[in-house]
Amino acid sequence: MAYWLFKSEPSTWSWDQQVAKGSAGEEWDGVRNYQARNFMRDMKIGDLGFFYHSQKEKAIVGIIEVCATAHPDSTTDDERWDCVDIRAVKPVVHSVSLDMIKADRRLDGMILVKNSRLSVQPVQESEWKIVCELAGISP
DNA sequence: GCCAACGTTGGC
DNA sequence: GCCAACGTTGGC
Repeated sequence: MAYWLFKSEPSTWSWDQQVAKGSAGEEWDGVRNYQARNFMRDMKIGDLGFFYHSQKEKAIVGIIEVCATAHPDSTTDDERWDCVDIRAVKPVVHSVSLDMIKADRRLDGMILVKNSRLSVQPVQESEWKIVCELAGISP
């Protein structure tokens, strides 16, 4: 079991839209970055992830689960780009803002802090637990 | 709205 | 294979 973080501009694809897709989930398409793609290729069914709203909100707002492993991205014919499908598991009780993450010394190593531009990124198990604690949910 | 950081592209 | 130019992302 691995943990991940998926970042999206809410104006493009929001948590509410993700929830509306229900248990069938939706493909996480549109990624055109090799690092992010490679992480998606590493994902397995049942892996969990944080759903992060970038831009104005800058906060983790929900938990998602990988429900299909990497397959070709349907939004392009370019065969370089793969993506996984994810489905909403549950919302957080308290959203965890970027400020909160930055303020917590234990989370200094998070990629979200160190490389803000990477849209799909791995999360350490220790980081997962701490963020869940801040979010008011059980890991 | 600006700009820094980063990734990609293409000419050499 | 290097590197300058360019485009995109996302925090501020």
